[in-house]
Amino acid sequence: MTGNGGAPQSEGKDPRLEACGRCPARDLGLCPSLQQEPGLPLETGFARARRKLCHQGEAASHVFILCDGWAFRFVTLADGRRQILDFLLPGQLTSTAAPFSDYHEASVQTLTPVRYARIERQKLLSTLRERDHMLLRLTELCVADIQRLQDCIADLGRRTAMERVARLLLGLYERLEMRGAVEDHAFEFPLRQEHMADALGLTPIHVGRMLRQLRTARIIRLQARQLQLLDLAALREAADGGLESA
Amino acid sequence: MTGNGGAPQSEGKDPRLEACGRCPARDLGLCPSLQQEPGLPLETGFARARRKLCHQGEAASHVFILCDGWAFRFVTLADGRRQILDFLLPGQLTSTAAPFSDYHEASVQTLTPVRYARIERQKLLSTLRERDHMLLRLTELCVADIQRLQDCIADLGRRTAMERVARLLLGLYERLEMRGAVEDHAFEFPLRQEHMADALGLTPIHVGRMLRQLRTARIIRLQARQLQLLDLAALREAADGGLESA
DNA sequence: CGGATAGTTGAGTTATCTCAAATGCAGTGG
DNA sequence: CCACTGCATTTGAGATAACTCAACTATCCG
Repeated sequence: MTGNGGAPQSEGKDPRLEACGRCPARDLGLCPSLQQEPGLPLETGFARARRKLCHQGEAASHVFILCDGWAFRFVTLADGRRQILDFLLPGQLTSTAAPFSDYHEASVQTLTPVRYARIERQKLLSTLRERDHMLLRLTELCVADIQRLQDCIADLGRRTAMERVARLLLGLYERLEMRGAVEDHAFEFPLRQEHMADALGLTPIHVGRMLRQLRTARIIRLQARQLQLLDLAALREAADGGLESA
Repeated sequence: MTGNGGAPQSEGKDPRLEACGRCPARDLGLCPSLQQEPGLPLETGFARARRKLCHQGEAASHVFILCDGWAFRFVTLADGRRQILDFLLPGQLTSTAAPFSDYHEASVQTLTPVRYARIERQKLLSTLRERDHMLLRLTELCVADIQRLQDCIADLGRRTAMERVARLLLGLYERLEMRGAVEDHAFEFPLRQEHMADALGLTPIHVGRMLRQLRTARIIRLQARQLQLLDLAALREAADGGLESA
């Protein structure tokens, strides 16, 4: 099952992941097709936290789907500056555009222990050419991706640090709620300030200041890798410029 | 030919555009298919400079293709802050994701007089469902779009003002060169500092300072809406952090 | 010529960064 | 149970890139 060669090393079993039997490609809607498709074998594997699944610039022989755990996709500039492009939640393709790129345009790194599935890219492509409903679905995912990236550009270009932080938290909250991973407005939150900083174009220190502001205003509670949104309305307010320089 | 109802008003004829007989969808590769496709009528129209072709939030009944002239796609935040997402050159779809969105996710405004074509979105969609090679091509365009947007995010998140300006100029140069619109490293350049600022997440004044630096360093020449790249190597250098605080 | 638009320049302000030290917290091993 | 180590976070004090505002100049276009 994990005896794959060349690709990211599988890291043995993790009890937190072992039990999971959920659909590996929930977001795709490809899920049933993939599993029925005879020429499309799914290999599964595990990786521990802080491991790289894909390396920017390398040839991309496989496409990865996250089954369990969090990861993020990012690029690094020549001098080491890092920009996180997206946080990846269970059920997501590692990159929507990946099936069509011969090389990894970005790197992917795990935040938590992760169970993943991978598919040979060429086989996926030929299947896509035959099965137009699958292609259409994938295209729709690309469109959603474009939409999200554009929002992100507006955030980075024109929003303040506080707005960016608030919007990041809200965005993750909404995505996790759709997956049923939220209870009492609280959820697992494996991000470090460093990750938020690299996603938001800020410094970890400044992210920390914004978080403290939100915490002392009783808008969020963040401890022990758990985030709780205490005052959703106020957070939405902050996300739209309502909490500047206070 | 221009008697369309409801959509952006056609603005009469402009001699600069009248003569153009180039393919309206060059970038798409859809071009031959579109024109052959019986159920896919192309209407063409004209718009003057500074006119809006699409309005963020409105229902999208048609998909637009730019035939001649420049435009840009942008979003505005509640308080009026503006972020430009892309500059649109002849041959481009107004937005790659547009065929799949019921509403305009962004606005489009012309920079120069423009000739455009438009297609009824529903008809395009049903054609896409029948013609998988067209869908595949469109998907590939989406993938390219994602790639560009991600680069843009890295720019906004982690690059300095000088790097951003240099990269914008280089990017436009390369895109225009592919279209044969560059001569002696010089090309038409209808952008105001205001537009560059809104694309780069900066202030027009600060963009002006960066341009002046490039100009006094004899790296670019910019006058009379013409941009010439005098020292391409130095500009590439500047685009990667080689000209800070000088 | 005049009026609108775009660009320049300079001075003062601010958001965010950098650097460095202090604090807290979690896991490890004795 | 307690020190020890390695991270992550907090706090503070400058430094700086980029912003704001306002006045001035240049350019375009009728």
